[in-house]
Amino acid sequence: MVFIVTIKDIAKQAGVSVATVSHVINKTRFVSDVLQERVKKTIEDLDYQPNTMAGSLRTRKTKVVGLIVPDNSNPLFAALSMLVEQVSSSLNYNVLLCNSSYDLKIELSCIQLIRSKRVDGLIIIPTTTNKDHINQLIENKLPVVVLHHIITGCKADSVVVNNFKGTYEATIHLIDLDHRHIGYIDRPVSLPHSLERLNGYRKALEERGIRQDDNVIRCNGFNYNDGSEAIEKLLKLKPDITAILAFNDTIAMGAIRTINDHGLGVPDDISVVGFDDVELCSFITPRLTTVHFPKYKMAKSAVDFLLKRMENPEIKRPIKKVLPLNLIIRESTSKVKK
Amino acid sequence: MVFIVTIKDIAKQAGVSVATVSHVINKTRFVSDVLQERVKKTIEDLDYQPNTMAGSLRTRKTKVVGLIVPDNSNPLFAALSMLVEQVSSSLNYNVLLCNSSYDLKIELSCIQLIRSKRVDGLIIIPTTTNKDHINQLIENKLPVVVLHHIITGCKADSVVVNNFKGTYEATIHLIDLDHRHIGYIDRPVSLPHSLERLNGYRKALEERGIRQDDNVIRCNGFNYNDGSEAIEKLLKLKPDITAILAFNDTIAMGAIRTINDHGLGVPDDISVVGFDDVELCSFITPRLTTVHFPKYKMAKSAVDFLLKRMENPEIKRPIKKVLPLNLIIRESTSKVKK
DNA sequence: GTGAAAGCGCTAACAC
DNA sequence: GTGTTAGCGCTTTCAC
Repeated sequence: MVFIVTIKDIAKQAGVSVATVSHVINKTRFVSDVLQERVKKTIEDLDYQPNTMAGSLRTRKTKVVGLIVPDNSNPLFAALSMLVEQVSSSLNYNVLLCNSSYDLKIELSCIQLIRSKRVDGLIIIPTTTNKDHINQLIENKLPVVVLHHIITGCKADSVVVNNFKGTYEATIHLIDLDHRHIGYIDRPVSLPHSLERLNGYRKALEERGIRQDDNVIRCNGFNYNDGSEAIEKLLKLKPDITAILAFNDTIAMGAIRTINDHGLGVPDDISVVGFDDVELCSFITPRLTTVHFPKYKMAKSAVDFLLKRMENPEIKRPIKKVLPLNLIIRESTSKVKK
Repeated sequence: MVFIVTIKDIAKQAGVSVATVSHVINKTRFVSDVLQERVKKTIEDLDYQPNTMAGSLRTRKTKVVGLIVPDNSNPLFAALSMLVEQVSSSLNYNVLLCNSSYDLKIELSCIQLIRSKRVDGLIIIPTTTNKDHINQLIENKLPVVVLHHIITGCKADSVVVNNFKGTYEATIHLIDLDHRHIGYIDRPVSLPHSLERLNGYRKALEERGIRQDDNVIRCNGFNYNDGSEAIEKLLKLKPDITAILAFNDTIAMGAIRTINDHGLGVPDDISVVGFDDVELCSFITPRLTTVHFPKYKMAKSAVDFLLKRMENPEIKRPIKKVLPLNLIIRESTSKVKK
C-alpha cells in the first residue's frame, strides 16, 4: 500500500482513457494496436502495478483462497499447504494461510479474518466436528471445501481418504506376519476419520478371529514425543504386544524411538506401521511401513472443487471425493519372532 | 466476496451515520454508549462482516504480510512459516504464503502478485543472491525483511544466524572426538550463508592443523534422497571418512539412511552432525547431533523488524540481526573407533 | 474503437 | 457527540 502510480497516471501519460488502460490490462475488449502499444509501454515505463484490491472491490473477486490448517509445522499439513499453494498459484490464486493450532476458538477467528478479507473460497482442515460455523459460511455463499476430515451434516464439499481401508489393510498385513497382539495408538481425541481408522483395525482383527484385547491407547498430542509417551504406556500395559499401528507417521516415529530406548528393535521385537507416508518414511531406519496418503491428489482435488463451486454455486451440494489409500510395505514390519 | 451487508445497512438499521458505525468498529472516536450499543447489536443481528478491502483502499494498509519461502514442505521452512503466521496473527496481521520452489522466476512472479495485493510488508527467504528485485521493492517503499539468507548489497532489513560459528563448533566437537577425516555435504549451489558454514568447518580444521583433504561434496537438492546420493559418492571418494557434517538435517538424515545401507553404523562407524535442529532430530535413531537454529526467535524478529519498518520507514537501513546458534550434542556423534 | 462517469464499501476530514 | 461527503483505484455500463 505504498505505490503511487495509478491507472489514471497511465491513462494521462498514454493519452487514453482509464477504460482503455483497464481493457488492455485485462484483455477485456478490443483495443487498437497503436493504443495497446502505447499503454503497454507506459505501464512498463512507470513500473505500474495494478491495485488488485481496488478491482476486487468492484468485481467482488479477490483471487485468493483461505487455507486453515491445524499446524503447518506438522509434516503432513506442511506438504498439503505447499501443494495447495502450488496448484492455486498455477491457477492464478493466492493463498492466505492460517494455523488454528488445534483450537476451535482460533479457527473461528481465522474464519473471521478470512471472511473480512473477502477470499473467494476457503479450504479447511477443521479441528473439531463442529459444523455450524462452516455451514454458516456456506449460507453466506462462500465456497468451502473441507479437506481430510469428515464432518457429518456439514454442507461443505469435501475431499477425504478411505481411512478404513488403510488401517484394515495394514492390520491384515500384520496378521499375515503372524502377529496376534497388535496395539493401536490413537489420536488424542477421536474424530470421524480416526474412528474409521480404528474401525479398520478392529474389523481386521475380528475377521481373522483375533481376540480383542484392549490394545488401544490414546496419545496426548500430535508430536513425536506424544508417540513416545503413548508407546511407553502401552508397553507397560500390554507387554506381549509384537506390533503396533499408529494413527500417523509422526506418532509412529516417536514410538519407534522409545521402543529403541527400551532396548527393543524394530521390526525384530516390535513391528510398527504408520499412516500418511510422509516423505521421511523412506529415509529413517528402519524405513517405515505406512499407509500412503495421496497428498498431491488431495490438494489438487480440493482446489478443483473450490473453483468448480465458484464457477457454479448451484451444483447440488455437498460433493465429496474419497481417495483410495494403499499400504506401502517397507522395513518396519516383519514376521513375528517365535 | 459474496456478502451483502454493508456499513450503510448497519447505519440505516441502527439509525446512525456510517461515520458512527465506522468509528465504533474501529474505536476511532468517541461514541455515546447508547449509539455504541445500538450499532453493536445491529452488527450482531445482521452478521455484518466489515469489508477490510474497502477500508484498505482508503487507508493504504492491508494488514497482510507476504511470505515467500522456497518450499513449505521442507521441515525448517514449514516451522518458520508456521511461526511467522503465528506471531503475525497475534499482531493482527495475516500471511499470504508463496512457494518459490527454489526458482527465481517463480520468486519474481510471487513478488508481482504480492505487490499487486498491496501487502504491508514482505518476509522472504530468497532463492538466489539476486538483490535487484528486492531493492526495487524497497525503493517502492515496501518494507521487506530477508530471512535466513545473506545478500550483500541488499537494502532490505534482515535477520540471520551465525552460520560460521555453527559449523565451527560442530567441527571442533568432531575433532575433539578424535575424528581426523571429516566430510562435509554442501548445498547444491553455494550461497553466502552456506559459504559461512563451509568456512566454519574449514577454519576449525585449519586451527587444529588437520590437513585439508577435499572432503567436501555438494548434493543435488534439498531432499532426504539428495543426502543419500551425496554420501554415497563421498564414501566412494573418501572411504577413510569417520565423520560428516551436513548442510542441514534433512540431508543428514538421508545420509544416515545410506550409511546404514552400507552396513555401517552411526555413530559407531561414522559420526553425523546436522544443521537446523528440526523437531525430528530428537526422535530418530540415533538422535541427531545438530546445530540448533532458533526458529521462533527468527520468526519473531522478522515480524518485529517488519512492523518497526512500517511504523518508521526512515530508520537507517538496512538493520540486521544475527542470532547465535548452538550445538546440540545427541547420539549421532561419538569418539572415533581405533 | 474509445471515453465519461457511476459506484464497489469503506475512512476521515470537515461541518455542525 | 454525530453526520455529510469526498475520495481510495479500479471495472464496466452507457454513450458516442
